[in-house]
Amino acid sequence: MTTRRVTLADVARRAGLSSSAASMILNGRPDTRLSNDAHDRVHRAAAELGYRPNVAARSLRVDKTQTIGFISDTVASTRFASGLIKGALAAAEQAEHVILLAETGGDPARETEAIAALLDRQVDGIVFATMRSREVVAPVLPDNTRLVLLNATSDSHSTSVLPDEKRGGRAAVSLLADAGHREGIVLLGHNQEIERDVFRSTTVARRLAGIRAEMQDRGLTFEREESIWEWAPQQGFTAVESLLAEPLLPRALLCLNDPLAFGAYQALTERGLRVPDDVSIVSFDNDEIASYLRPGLTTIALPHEGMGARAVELLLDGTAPHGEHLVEMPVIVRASIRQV
Amino acid sequence: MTTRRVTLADVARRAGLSSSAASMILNGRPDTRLSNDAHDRVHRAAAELGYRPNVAARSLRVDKTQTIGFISDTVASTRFASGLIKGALAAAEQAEHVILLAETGGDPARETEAIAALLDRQVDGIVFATMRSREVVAPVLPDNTRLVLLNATSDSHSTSVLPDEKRGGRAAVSLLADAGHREGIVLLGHNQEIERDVFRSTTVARRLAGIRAEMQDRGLTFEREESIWEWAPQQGFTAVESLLAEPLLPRALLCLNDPLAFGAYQALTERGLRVPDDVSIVSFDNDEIASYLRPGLTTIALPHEGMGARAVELLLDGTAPHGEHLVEMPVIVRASIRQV
DNA sequence: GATAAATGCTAAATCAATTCAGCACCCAGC
DNA sequence: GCTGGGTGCTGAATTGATTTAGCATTTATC
Repeated sequence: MTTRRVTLADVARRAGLSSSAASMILNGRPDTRLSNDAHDRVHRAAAELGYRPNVAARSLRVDKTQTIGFISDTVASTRFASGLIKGALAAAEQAEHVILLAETGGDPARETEAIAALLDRQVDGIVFATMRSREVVAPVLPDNTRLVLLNATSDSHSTSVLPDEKRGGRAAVSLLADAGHREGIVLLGHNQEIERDVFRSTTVARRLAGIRAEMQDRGLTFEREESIWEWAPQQGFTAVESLLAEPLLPRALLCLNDPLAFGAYQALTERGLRVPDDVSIVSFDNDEIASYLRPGLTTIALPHEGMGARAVELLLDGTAPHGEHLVEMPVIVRASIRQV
Repeated sequence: MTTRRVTLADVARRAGLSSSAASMILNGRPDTRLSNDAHDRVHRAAAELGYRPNVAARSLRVDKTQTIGFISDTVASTRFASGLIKGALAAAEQAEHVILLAETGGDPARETEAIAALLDRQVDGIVFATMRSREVVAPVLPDNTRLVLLNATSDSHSTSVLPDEKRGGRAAVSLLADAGHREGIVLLGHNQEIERDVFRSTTVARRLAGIRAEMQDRGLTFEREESIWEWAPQQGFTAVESLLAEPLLPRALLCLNDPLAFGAYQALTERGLRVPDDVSIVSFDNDEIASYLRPGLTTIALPHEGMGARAVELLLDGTAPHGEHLVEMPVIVRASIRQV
């Protein structure tokens, strides 16, 4: 008892018209001279039969599939990745598009395969996302397939969506400065390599540039800069542990991401010090842990969902200019900064 | 200078054959009597031109798109969701399939829309995933579209993939018992409603059943059971705080998920108590925070990626039996249990 | 040497849509 | 009465693959 799918021909038959007419009416073609009566009959028939067009058949004719490819180096592990996807899904749903997902693990071979697999399915465009925001070689696509880089940059002819790290960096410093911090501010996670090497991470370089610009504008300097390679809790912990071995205690910690701040909390707590009474902390990303910590961690959020949505919107827009589109990083104020 | 995609006809022309022949050869049809020479020519032509079949055209003819729909109520927020997706992607890639992703937010209207959108694109099957593992009403699909429920159950005629919570529950108790804990074991997160109401969460009910079964088998009883509705750090914190106000200290905490354990750590640390020297802790899920904590949290992991992969494998297998397919929950031993 | 069977391949239909050229009808105008 | 133009619609081609029926050859069989 296989119930065949309703086709356009079925609709046309029931409306007593040709499928040409039915097609034109359902697609709302403008200059067609079909009668109002015909319109009514077709729409009624389509509704009664529950007609849904076959996307494969349509896309064979016109070159549109209402489908977007989303290629990412990583889909799991961080909330960032899934946030981007969630945002993309939401924007796609708005525009009645659907998302084909592929993961590459950063492997160029899998990347090529993923792109081919998506092109085989005639996607209208591809969002190419990286978790470690960096400069990438934009894949070459056929002229009718648009490309938007997400959390990545490339040559100037491409469109990319990035967090507004520079302003985010400035915001973090402003939070501390506005709270009255002038002395004993320590930077945690600073890394000279990253600061220079654009290929490894563009956005972190900008984050640091924003931080330094705002410090300078306010006439402030860091008491110390702790260079850390891997920005994980364990590293934050040991860095702050050694910091606390010094005679002069820091008054404020500017951590370059939340896991570092997490490690800092642990080191402080184990020393019997309190956040923010003894040391203020501000950080970046707004990971889940930021809300878990006691007291809550004040942090400059990565706007994942906004970025994902923006990328899809740009892809579908078509008229949007090339270049970088920056998404604002929201300031999430919790309770880790003390008014001095 | 639009470079048209290479079609089967192009390959056939270059090989000096009809497209029928080219099609049969490239698809490796068995009983065809085409010459070895023809085989060579077609394969060479395809390789030289970089031919890739047009999936839309093919799926119009045969009813297969090499595409799987993945519908989830949530894609972001938890590592669990993205882990399932990652696993599904990996298995799909193995089988040269691609995944169409849709999010419903648990809203039945969006659910219907998502299913329709996927069916319009002729997906070969749908993985229907829930984050809050529970009993769902399985969507009705056409006979040629297979369905696998992921982290969800439904009537017996459907196929579903679930974590083996019962054994996981037993494993958690075994860890404590084997370490020598016999007294002062407290259950954190127990909830009578959940334990009874299968519709709200099947797997948590099983987790508890496994725990109770193992306790009984070993002749152990809980010193106390703290009923908590929302399993978040804040709730874990206050529960343990009040626990510590009692004269008799608990010796081991069995937390029903990691965020609760996280809150427990915080409450213990603020009281100057040490994990595991003063109190042992074991938990469930293996969230990211489990490795962040000091000392590392021993926990029974939710096998997200394995589950996601299993679901896709079952979908593609076709011969797999209906019913529940349980995926083992790995025991992640860190340092939160003391040998007594 | 005629017939049958095997070999190697092709033409045309098919899938479900879109789209272009054009058919039949009616009315107006000369 | 015949042309011209507008109206309302349809037929057939098209998209890129798969698949069935069947057409020429060649080879084997008696």
